[in-house]
Amino acid sequence: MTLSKFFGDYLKKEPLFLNKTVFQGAYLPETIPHRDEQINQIAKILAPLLRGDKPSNIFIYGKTGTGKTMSMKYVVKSMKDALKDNAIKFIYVNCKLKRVADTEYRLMAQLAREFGKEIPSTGLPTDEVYKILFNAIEKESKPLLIVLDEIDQLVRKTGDTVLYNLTRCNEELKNAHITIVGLSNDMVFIDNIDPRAKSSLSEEELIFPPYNAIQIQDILKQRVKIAFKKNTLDPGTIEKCAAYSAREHGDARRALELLRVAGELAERDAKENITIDYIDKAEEKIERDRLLDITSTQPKQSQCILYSIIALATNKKGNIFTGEIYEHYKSLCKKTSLRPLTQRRISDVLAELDMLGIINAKIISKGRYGRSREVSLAVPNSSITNIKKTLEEELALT
DNA sequence: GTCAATTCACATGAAAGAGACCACGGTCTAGTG
DNA sequence: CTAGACCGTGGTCTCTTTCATGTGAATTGACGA
Repeated sequence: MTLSKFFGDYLKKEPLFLNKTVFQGAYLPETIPHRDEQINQIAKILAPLLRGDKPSNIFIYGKTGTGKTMSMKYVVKSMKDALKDNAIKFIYVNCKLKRVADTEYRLMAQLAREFGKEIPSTGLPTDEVYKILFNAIEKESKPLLIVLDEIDQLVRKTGDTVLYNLTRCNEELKNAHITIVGLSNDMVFIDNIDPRAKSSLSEEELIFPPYNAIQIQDILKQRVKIAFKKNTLDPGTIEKCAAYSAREHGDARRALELLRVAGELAERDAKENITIDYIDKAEEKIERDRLLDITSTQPKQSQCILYSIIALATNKKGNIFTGEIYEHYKSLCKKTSLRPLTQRRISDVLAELDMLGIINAKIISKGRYGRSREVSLAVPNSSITNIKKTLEEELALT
């Protein structure tokens, strides 16, 4: 088959997707199923804003994919619609985004940019940015609603002074006020912050429970209607998709991604519809891509450590401990002319790899024989060789 | 046999340093009229 | 005279080192039955 014929066939073939945008994170559906109660609560709390009064700050907790962001955006959009004149300034910031808002400075800079100020990515003192932001807010003299998504990430990295400063800002503003809505995945984090910031931030608290399988099905059905042609999905696919995600922790985002990838795979195979086994294939592909992506974007040192773990795990049965990894890593460094890091650092890197889900690390005490991390690979056997290969390329090993 | 003390091999925390990046202000240089 | 090049200073940010302190159970050893 010639290439031109292939492309010709490709064009002739009808795509499975009618509208792919419904799978994107920014997509905001008409209605948000199973979140009426939460949305109403948020709306009630924030309603005073419409009259220019200062509502309570809100702290919203819920695991990933429970619709926090979406519900919040929905409320904001509705408020905007009701208002018509831009009497309120809304700002949405995702604190997890690397190099955007994951430090105090960057958050302030990002907020100031929303007011049209040019803030360099570095070089300015933080309190200078504070002043710029403060003046900008004062000059706009509008109520300000800031939604801080993944606020736990920010606080974990930079401490709670950010929140404290932001809330304290309110006391000094004359012509405006700031309302903060914090979205968090982590419930315990709120207990570890400065009590003053805490009481100020969590004047109102909301919890988004995980979706159950039935609810995820509803969400999927709603999107599928728009996304695919009729009868593209075999019976049972939605159910399976929902079941997979509900098994985790009711992550709707994951369910949608699963469905999208399944669709893409089926389309690539020139299939007329999406069968159940494409869900499995999609799950596999997502996981494989995720692992490969993580491993190839890690810093050299982490890669080197991961390579050591893989080498040890394939050579030797049983569990691996920090000390062994460090020894192997040091010898590997000699080969690659990498400057070996201290064991202290290795300890942290192992914890990071654990967080990323590439390895399982458990701290165990071997009694008289010390205390250590017990490490094993969290990667399916089928992917190990693949990962190993990419690591060898990255590290320029033979 | 029992029980507290000891001990190992790290984990975990805090603080501080190195090096990259950048803004700002002042000084120097070269081009212009 | 002025625009741009070129410093020095001071700031953030990431990754790392240094120093200090914490930790949980196997082992040890004293003790009494």
